[in-house]
Amino acid sequence: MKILLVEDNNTIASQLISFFEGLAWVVDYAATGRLGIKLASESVFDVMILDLNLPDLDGLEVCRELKASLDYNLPVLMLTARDAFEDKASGYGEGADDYVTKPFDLRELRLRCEALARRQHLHKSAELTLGDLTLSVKSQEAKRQDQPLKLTGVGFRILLELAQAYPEPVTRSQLIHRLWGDDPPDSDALRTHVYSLRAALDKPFDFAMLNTLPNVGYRLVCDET
Amino acid sequence: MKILLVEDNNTIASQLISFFEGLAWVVDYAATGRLGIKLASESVFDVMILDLNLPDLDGLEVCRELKASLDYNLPVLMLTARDAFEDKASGYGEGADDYVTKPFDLRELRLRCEALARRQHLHKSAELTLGDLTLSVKSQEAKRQDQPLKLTGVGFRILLELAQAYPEPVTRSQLIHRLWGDDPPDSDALRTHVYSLRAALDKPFDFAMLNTLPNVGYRLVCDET
DNA sequence: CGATAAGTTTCACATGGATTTAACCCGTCA
DNA sequence: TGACGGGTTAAATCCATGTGAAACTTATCG
Repeated sequence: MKILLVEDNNTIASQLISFFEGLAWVVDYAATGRLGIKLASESVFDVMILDLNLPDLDGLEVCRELKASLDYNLPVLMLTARDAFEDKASGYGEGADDYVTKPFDLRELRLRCEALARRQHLHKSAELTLGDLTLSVKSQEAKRQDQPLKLTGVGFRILLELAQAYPEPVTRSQLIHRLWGDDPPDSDALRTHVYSLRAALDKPFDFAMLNTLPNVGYRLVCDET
Repeated sequence: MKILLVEDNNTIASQLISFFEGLAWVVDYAATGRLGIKLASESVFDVMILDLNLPDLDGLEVCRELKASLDYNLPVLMLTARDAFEDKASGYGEGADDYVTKPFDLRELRLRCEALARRQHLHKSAELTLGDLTLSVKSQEAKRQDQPLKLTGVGFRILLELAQAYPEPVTRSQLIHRLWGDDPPDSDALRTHVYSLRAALDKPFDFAMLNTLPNVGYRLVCDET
């Protein structure tokens, strides 16, 4: 994961940098908007974290400029101390892809970055990989250890949701909402679907990727630990 | 896939070369325009990746020269650091087939190369081949294992769409849209057409090229696996 | 023109797998 | 002990897709 951080406040910046480096992410850092733009156009990042208040250029201007000049799509996560709603609105208007207000939770920031990067990757390759599992969104096919998994439509979608959320868990209710929208089945069909998903995904292999978090939901894991 | 890379910046060149070789593509490399022209006329490439800024000849000149002298059509993907729009325009004017500005995303570059190569194959011969299947766009004829297939108009067009998308699947709705535009038949005529296409394409042979992807659409496959 | 044939669309039906329902089970925890 | 969460299983239902025939349209030709 490669991040471009544009933030003038030194305290916040170093806090973020050490956090991300703890995750083994690569961080490039700019204290001004101009430098941020320069760095962004010199190399390819997964996500840019952009402070709204910068000494030289406004975050929105940076955003606008990049969306116009960059040839690839760089997801922008806007950071702001102001919490006025109009800021949020205008941020989205200029092409920020997500939004976090200070003070923020580092774990949340991480999740949002991962979500942005993942969405980006999806868009590009329509394929995602977790350990020995590969999902092809286009063809709705899944393989584990190069063996095709025989999944049903719902089974595939559950797996996809979990994979997109990885490594975070997904609650049952989230899952149900993503799968069926506003009118889910009367019975608890999810349980049955998870059961048969497991039969296809985990039964034939020596370690189970699909974990249950009691009272929460489900989670995918890659490695045995 | 065989690529001709013409790029004077050594860092970028080696980065590209190792990326392409990772894809098992064959890459020939020239650091100057003259050498590029020489290599291009000595062998047949699927795509040329051409830097706009070169020490001796301008990328545009290389492009012009090749389009004039080469006896086959070599798709050119122009690479440039400048992002002025007029450059883009003149690049197209001189016969660049696609355009990418630095910094670029390697995955995107790959996709564009593949798109160019595929289009090329189609265009060049007005004929395309997948395994033992041959489609002649001009005459609307298809052969498999050298035996002419007796296809109807719609049947041929379905097959063509699938062949052009190969190896990606095509969704039902895409297919319907490509075949009938905005006013498709009321009934699900596609099903019937696919059925009779199969009768002609797969019934007489020992393996089925036309696959159904449940909940998605159809896909052509070449090899039995 | 009318007749024939070929291509296209519509419809009705078959079928196998996907989805949902419901019932039962076993732990855990209060 | 009884409620709850969640795995397991079978049965009932639904739906996507395949199949084939019949109706309709369009082109061709004497």
